[in-house]
Amino acid sequence: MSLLEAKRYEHQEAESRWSQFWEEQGIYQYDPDSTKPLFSVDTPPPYASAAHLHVGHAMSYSQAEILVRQKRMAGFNIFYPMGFDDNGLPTERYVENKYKINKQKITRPEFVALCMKETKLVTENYRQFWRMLGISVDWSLEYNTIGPKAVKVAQSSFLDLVKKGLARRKKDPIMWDISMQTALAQADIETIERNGLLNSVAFKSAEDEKELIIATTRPELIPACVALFCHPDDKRYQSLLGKNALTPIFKHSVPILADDTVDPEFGSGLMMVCTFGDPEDIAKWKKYKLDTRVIIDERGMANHFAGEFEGLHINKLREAVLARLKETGELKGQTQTLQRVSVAERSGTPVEYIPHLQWFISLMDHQNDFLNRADQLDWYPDYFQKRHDHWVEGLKWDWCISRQRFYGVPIPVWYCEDCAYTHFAEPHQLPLDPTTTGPGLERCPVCGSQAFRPEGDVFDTWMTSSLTPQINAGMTLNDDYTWAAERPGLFPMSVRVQGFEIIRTWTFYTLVKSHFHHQGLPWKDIVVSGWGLDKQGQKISKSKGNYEDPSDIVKNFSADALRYWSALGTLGNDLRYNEQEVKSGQKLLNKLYNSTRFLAQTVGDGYKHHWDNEALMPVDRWLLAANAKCVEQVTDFFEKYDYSNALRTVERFFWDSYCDNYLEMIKFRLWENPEQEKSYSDAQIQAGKAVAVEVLYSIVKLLAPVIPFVTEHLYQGFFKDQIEGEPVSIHIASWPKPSHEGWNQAQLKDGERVSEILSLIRKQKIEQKIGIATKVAQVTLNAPAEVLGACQDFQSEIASAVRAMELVLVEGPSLLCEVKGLE
RNA sequence: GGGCGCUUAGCUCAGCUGGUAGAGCAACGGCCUUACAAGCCGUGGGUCACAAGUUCGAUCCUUGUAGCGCCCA
Repeated sequence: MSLLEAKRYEHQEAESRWSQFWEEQGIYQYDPDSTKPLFSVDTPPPYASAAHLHVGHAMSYSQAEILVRQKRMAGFNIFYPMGFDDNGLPTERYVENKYKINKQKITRPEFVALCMKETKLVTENYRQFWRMLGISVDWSLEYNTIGPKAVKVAQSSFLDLVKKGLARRKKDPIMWDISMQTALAQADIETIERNGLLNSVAFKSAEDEKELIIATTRPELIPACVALFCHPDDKRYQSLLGKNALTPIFKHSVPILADDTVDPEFGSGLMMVCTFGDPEDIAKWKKYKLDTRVIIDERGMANHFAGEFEGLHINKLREAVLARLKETGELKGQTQTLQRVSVAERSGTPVEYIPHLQWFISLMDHQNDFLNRADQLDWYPDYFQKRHDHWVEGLKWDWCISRQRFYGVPIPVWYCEDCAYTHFAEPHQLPLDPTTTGPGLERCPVCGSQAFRPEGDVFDTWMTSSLTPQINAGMTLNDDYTWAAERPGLFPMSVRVQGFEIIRTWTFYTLVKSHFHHQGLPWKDIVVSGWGLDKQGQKISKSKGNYEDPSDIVKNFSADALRYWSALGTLGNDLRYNEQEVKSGQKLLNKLYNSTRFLAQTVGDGYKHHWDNEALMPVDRWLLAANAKCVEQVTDFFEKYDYSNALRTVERFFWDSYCDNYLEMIKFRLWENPEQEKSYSDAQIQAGKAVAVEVLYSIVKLLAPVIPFVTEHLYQGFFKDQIEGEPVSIHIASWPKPSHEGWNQAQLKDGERVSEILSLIRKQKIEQKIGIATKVAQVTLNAPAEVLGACQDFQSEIASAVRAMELVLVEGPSLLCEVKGLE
C-alpha cells in the first residue's frame, strides 16, 4: 500500500527506484540456457560523435524498445545488446573538431588516445540516457567496434573475403577527401547544390587555330585535360574528329573524340575530359585509354602539370587560372549556374578523384544477389525496401574499405618491400595490428627478401558495423575458413531496428556481408523508424540549436511520458516533438495510478483473485468481453510492430470503457457494506471486485511496454500481491491472453448500447440544468425493444451511474429520456 | 529530371482490401461527484490539397496537378 499512498504519482522518485530495481534484479539478462523461443535484436550502435542527445534519439530508441518489451512479456528469451560505434571517421572528425587539430600535427598514438578518451565520455553519456529512458538492454552484452572482439570479427571478414576473391587491392581513381586526406566510399558522399560559375573557355584546333569553345565549372582542371569529346552525330565537329586541340594557357595537345553520352545541347556541345573531374571522366578515361594527367596531390596541392601554378591549393588554382584566362583573352564568358557537387558527408569538402592503391570489396557484379536478399527480408514498413533497392541499382563503385586514417580497425596485412608479395595474417592470429606485430615470416616466399612493410591504413567504420549480427553471435573464422559461433543459434538474428537514413549504409553493408560470408540473411525482419523532428517539423540539429534536452523533459514530465509521445508516431514516419502530447502521457500515468489506488482502497489487501462465473453480472460480462477484444487487437498490432495503434487501442479502452463507464457502473456494488441491507450478494460483490482487478491488471500489462516505470510501480504496489506466483517484475510477467470464455458479440453490443444510454441520460440532466452528480428521483427511458433488453440487464448499474433512485423502462419507437428531480 | 513518402478539425495525428469521417489537445458550456479538478459530463468544429476517371457509391482505387520532406541523377 505504501507505494500508492501519495495522492499523485510521483514520477521522479518512482523512475529512479525502478530503474535501480531492474538492474539489481537483472530482469533484462539474456539467458543462453533458456528453453523459450529466442528473440534477438540488432540495435544501432550509436556513433561516439553524437554527443548531443535530443528527443529524436529518445524517439527512435524508445520505439524499438517498446517492441522488445512486448516480446519479452509474450514469452520470448530476449537477446537485446547495446553497442557503440566508436571507431572510424565519425569519431576522428568529432575529436578533430573538439580539439581543433588535424592529422598532420599530431602523432598517431596521441590521436588514438584522444579518441579513446572522448569515446569513454560519450558512451557514458549514452548509458545514462538509456537508463533514464528505461531502455531494457542487457548491459553485459555491450560491445564496441574498436574492442578486440569486434576487431577480430572485422579482420576475419576481410580475410574471408580475400579468400573468396571478393576483396582485393587495386589502383584506381577513387573518391578522395583532401581535407581529411583519405579515400571514401560511395556511401560517404552526399550531393549539395550551390551557385557556381559556368565558364566558356577557348581551346584551339591544333591544325587551323580555329577556336573551340567548351563550358566548364572547373577551369582549374584545364592542365588535367586529356581529351575533348562531342556527340558522334554533332555536325559542327565532324571534321575535327581524330584531330587534336590545344588547351588554353598550357597549350598541350589533346585528341578530339566522340561519344554518345555527350549532350550536344550542353554549352557548345564540346566537353572537356580531365583526369579527373567526375565519374564521367573516369569512365571515358577507361573506355578510350586516355592519357593520365593528375594535377593535384592528396592534400589538394597542384603539381608540375600545373606549370607556373605548381604548389597552389586547388581553390587558389581555380582563381589563378581564371585570372590568367582573362588576361590571355581565352575566357569567353561566364554565367551563373546551379551546381550539384559531391562532398564528403563528414567534412563537407568537395570530393576529388585521384588514382590510389586501395582495398575494395566487389559490389558491382553482385547487385542482383543483393536485390534478391533484400526481397527475402521482411521490411516494416514495406516501402523502405524500395529505398534499399534504388541504392543498389544506383551503385557505381565497388566498396572502398581502406582509409588513410588513425583510429580504426587495422588491416592485417604486410607487404614485401622488394616484390609484389602480400602477406595476410592467419585467422587464429586475430585480432592484430600489423604495425606492432610482425608477419612471422623469415623471408618473402616469392623473392626471399627479409624486409616487410606493414599496412598502415585502417578499415572504413562500416567494415566493422556491417558485422553487428556476427559480433553479437560471437562469430569468428577458423583457420580452415569456416565460421564458428560463440552463441550458436543467434545468427541470423530476429530483427534489425534502425532509422531510415542509414539504409544505404548499415542495412545494405550488413546484407552484403551476410550474403558473402554465410549465403543468407543477417535477420528475419527489419524495422525502420522515422525521425523525431522539432516543433516546427524541422530536422533537429546541433547547429540550428532547435533541440530540447530530453533530461529536462524526463525531469518535468517523466520518461514514461516521453516514451508515450514516441509511441504515438507511426512506424517509419517522422514525428514532431509536441509537449502537449507528453503532457497527455503524464495524465495517462496519473489516471492509471488513481484507478489502481481506487481498487487498492476498495477491494482491500487480502483479496484473492477469483470469481464465481455464476455471480457475474451482465456489466461484468460486458467488460470481460470488451477486454478480450482489446487484448486481441493490441496483440495483433504488436505482431505487426504497430506499437502506435496498440497504444491508442488500450488507452481508449482504459479511459472510456473501463474508467468512465464500467467503474462508474459498479462503484455502488464495490462500496456495499456487508453489514447493511444488501442489493448484491456477497458472490456478486466479489465478482465485481475480481473483474475490476483482472481487467485493470490486463490493461496495465498491455501498457507496460510503452510506459514501463508507472506500470512497474502499480504492479509492485498492488497487482503483484493479488495473484500467487507472479514474477518479481511486471516486465517478465506473461502477456495477457484473449479469453473468449463466457462472452460473445451480444454482450459487447449490449455494453455499447448502455454506454450510449448513459450519455443520453447525462445530456438530459445537463439540459435540465441538473448537476451531473445530483441525485434525482426518477429517470424514465423510452427505448426500442432491442435496446431495452440491454437496459434491463444493466438496470441498477445505469441507475447508480446517473444517480437515479429509480430507473423506469418503457418500450417505445425511439430513444427518449425524462428526468424527474427530487422535489 | 527520376524515385519514395506526406497533404484529413485551430494544433498533433489516427482511419482507407471503397459504403456520406475519428481521437487527444485547444475552444465553448456545465459539474468540487464517497479514485482522480493533472478529474468528470456535454457542445460546436472538416468540399478528407486540387482536378479528372473507374464505380450504384471515392478520404480510400487509377491518372494528372500543386505544395512539403527525404533519397538519387
